[in-house]
Amino acid sequence: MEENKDKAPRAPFDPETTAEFAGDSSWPLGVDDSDGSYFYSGDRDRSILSEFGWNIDPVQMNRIGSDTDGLWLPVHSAFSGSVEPVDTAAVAATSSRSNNQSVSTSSSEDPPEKSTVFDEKPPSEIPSKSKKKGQKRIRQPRFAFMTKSDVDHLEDGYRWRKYGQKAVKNSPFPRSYYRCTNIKCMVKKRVERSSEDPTIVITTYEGQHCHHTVGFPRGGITSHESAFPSVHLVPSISHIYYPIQMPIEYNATLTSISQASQTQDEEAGGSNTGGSNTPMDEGLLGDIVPPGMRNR
DNA sequence: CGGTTTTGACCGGCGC
DNA sequence: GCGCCGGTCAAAACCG
Repeated sequence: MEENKDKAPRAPFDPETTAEFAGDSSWPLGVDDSDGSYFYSGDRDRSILSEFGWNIDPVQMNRIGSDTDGLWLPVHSAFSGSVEPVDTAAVAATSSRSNNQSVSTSSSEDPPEKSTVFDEKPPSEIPSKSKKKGQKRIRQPRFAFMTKSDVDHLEDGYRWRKYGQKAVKNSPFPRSYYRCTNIKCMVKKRVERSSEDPTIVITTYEGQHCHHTVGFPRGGITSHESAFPSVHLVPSISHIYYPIQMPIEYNATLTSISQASQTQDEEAGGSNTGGSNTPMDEGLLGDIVPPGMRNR
């Protein structure tokens, strides 16, 4: 059960939570466009983010970690806790997917290298499974980040409905699947805890919201342009990036994400995902991120 | 009563 | 071709 997440008086997260990742982050910050996944790091990040439509000032971003490649931490007021953006692709690239999809934060078995491997399958075509036969779903870009929090489900201003939960291979913690309750919104969210560090929650968003946030029901933030960026609605994201210089613990609130980028053309057509709606023209969020940061 | 959560089954991709 | 595993569906159970 970790599902209680929602039930508990979920406060918007305590800013007290800190993430330690940053310090160790040894992510491979490489960016692989191959799959369209993006990883935050250095200037490249900015470019990438720009492509996604995020207008972020470098100054505002937080650079975490090390010197060389810092990680940018998007912070949104909605969340609290620390977050770390992770990119799947990067990870994938770096890590070998030997394990298959282990998305997970794998833990135990992670390749000794690093981290993590968090990959979610390579997007080569990503056919994820489709719901119906014949219909292939195009996987939208995803954006993932890690948050140190006791609560699994972070409040981000949108309403989510859980539609599944699965045990993750190599991880004692189950992965929960959420879908935006807005009928027209096809955004999905995946939440799981790092097996390496149970205090870390890895949240992966897929798709982009086509509506405004509903506000924080339980007292949180409300306004913000969007807790999550609805790209269409809000071209510029309002993420707040706290300038963190410490390589380590930072408390932040998290963030947001969104964006869009389309993956190019994958096939855009069919999709299902959007089928409905979402103008996927723009793409959605980014990709995932590997938590592995802490390798070791 | 309506909406959400839970949970097992099913589907489909990928690696071996 | 087979097995493994991630992701999704859908019915039943819950909850406010």
